[in-house]
Amino acid sequence: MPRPTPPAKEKPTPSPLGAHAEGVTMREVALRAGVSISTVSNVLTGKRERMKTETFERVSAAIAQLSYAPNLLARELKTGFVPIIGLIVPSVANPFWGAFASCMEHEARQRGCHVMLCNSERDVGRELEYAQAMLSRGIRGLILGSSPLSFDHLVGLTERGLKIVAFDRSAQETDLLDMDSVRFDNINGARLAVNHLLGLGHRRIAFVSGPTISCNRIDRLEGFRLAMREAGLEPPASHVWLRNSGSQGGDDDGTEIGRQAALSMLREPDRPTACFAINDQTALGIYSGARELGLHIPHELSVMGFDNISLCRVVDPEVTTIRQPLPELMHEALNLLFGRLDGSLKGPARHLILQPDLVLRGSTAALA
Amino acid sequence: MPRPTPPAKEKPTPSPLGAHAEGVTMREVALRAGVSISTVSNVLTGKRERMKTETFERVSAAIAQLSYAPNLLARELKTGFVPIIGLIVPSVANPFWGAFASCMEHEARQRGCHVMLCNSERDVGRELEYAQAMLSRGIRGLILGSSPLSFDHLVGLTERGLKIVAFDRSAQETDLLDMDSVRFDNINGARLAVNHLLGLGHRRIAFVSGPTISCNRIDRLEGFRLAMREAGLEPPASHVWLRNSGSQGGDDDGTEIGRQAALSMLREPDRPTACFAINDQTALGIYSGARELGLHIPHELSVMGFDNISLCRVVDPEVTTIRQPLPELMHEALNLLFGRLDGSLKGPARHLILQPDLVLRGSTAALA
DNA sequence: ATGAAAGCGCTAACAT
DNA sequence: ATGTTAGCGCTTTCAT
Repeated sequence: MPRPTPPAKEKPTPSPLGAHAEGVTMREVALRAGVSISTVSNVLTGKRERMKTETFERVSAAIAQLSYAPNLLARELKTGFVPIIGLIVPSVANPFWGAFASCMEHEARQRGCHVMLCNSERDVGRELEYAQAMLSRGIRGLILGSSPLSFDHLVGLTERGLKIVAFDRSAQETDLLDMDSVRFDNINGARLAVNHLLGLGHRRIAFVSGPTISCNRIDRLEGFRLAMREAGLEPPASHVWLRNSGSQGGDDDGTEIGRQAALSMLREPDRPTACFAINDQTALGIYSGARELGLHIPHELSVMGFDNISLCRVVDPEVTTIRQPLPELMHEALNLLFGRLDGSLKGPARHLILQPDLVLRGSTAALA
Repeated sequence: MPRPTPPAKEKPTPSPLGAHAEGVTMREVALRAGVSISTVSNVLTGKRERMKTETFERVSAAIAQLSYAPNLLARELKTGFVPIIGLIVPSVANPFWGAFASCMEHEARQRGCHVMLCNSERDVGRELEYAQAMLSRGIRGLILGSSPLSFDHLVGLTERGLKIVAFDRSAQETDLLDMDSVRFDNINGARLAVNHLLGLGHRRIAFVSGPTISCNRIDRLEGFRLAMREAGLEPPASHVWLRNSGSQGGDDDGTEIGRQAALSMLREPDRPTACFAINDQTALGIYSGARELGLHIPHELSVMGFDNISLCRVVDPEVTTIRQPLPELMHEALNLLFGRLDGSLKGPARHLILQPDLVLRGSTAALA
């Protein structure tokens, strides 16, 4: 990216009527108001009790006339305080993470700070690169949405003072890092889903996911297995789909996985009568595959999603799914983060777990 | 947001083995390597030809041992160069803007800079607030995705040196600001859509949109009107839907608008035989409404979307739509922006227009 | 009530 | 080849 054009040799003449303002500094404001630079600073930082009203107004007027805005880089360098929190998600192109980021931004605004949002594309290198860039710019709080399997690469950053709250990931014993986390109870969410299907009479229930590269996937799989086992069922390996779609490029939003799984599983003689998809997009992929095979949802195949993205209500039939209360989660996440940042929260890492709930819609039906 | 905990009184003892590194500075690296601070700087900025290899390696070692990372705030304050471009979109919760942001980030990475992403929620105040914060942090390039009807609120910022490339909006004569822009040819895109429907024999074609609050909406409406007129048709007011869904909250992604429009228009005796929706989400809303009324798509109603979001391929029938080549657009947008930033592009504002194309799928059919 | 001065961590002349 | 120095624009004691 281009460097800025070298500054003009001669000092720019003070603009005629304060019209433009490229690089107006406190000095110029002070000059114009006939006060010292520190008085201007006091106005800026709201310490107006330290001066008489007349002065305050003179300075304010000068600020307005010059349309002066403080250089945040300088201020933040000086104070060490940067009112921004970082947020790293796998990809905002994915509607779930889009909603996630939106909620986060909303909650952060309530607390007077901005959000710096980055996509990791599930690449640890990029995650590290972004986190590093943030910390080096004085950002001290980071929400990590991407939940990689290990946090080891982030150790250096926490040692340099970065506070991290992870989403969807509690530390394991093997972790070098024990960081705060918030998440939904994925095991229980999966259980909710499977129990719903069991309650409808289904026995041949398939689990459809890409590779279990993240903790939530592992947990959802475990919840699936647990619930099945509790019902005395042991799903055959062919009913547990953990494959990548094999599609080229990173464009894979889960839909293709679901489609492939459906096309493969649903042709078998002992085909599942219900599918529990790792997320809503995958569920929609199953819709697509089932349609191609001429199977009617929900009468010939029940489908459950996970996440409750807004798409669920758009398709026919609407997708029965598991809802995760995002705004509450964000609230808790920022409570943790701010607690660490202001030192009010001490001690070992906290791990908050919020309960998801079942959203009953049209994609599941009792077994004929 | 909390301020940082006040720094410890006593100067922190140089850490035992370079283990931690909270606030390691160039001074400490220099000390450890037994060189001056500017030699360290030279290492950092890649001027290794200015020193002998031995020195370079000693400094590098010290950097590694202390896990030193430069303070970007300080560097950027000093140099005035911030390798970040800003991006403001209405809402990343909307899949189109999610994809938009993703493409942007990809293109920016190619050019060695990061993206700072913000949601304006179509609120001029927030847009201004974010743009201001960016400029005050030294960010000098901004891509504006939100295309508000006027840019007047941004005049102050461009005067302070911010370069802006707008998406989906060329300046009007009444604008105070004539900024570079890139966009898709929405008029032509709409024409493509309508001509496709006309070619299938449709005559009663409806236009379905929320209020025409943005330029792309206005253009798509105009394209619709033009194409109809060219075919000698004058759509009745009842076939031009420009209403809000009236749903509470900002959660409105267009789907509800389409649904309401369908429920209302498709009950009339002279109901449209085809709908051209302002975007894909609205098209999906029409799906939902049509389904509720028992109308089959495409045999009883043809539906056209706009944008070609990934959802189009998930629903049944897949949505015929207008594709906009996002990666190309991003490439052009950054060409313009960087041209302005490095001064290689001078003169009046450029307005690039890329042509969209028709993506034929299953939601449109010949009139019976 | 106001101003002078030090310095945040860095880069870039300008010495040596 | 390396070091010294002067700021970038701001906040913050500390004087006055």
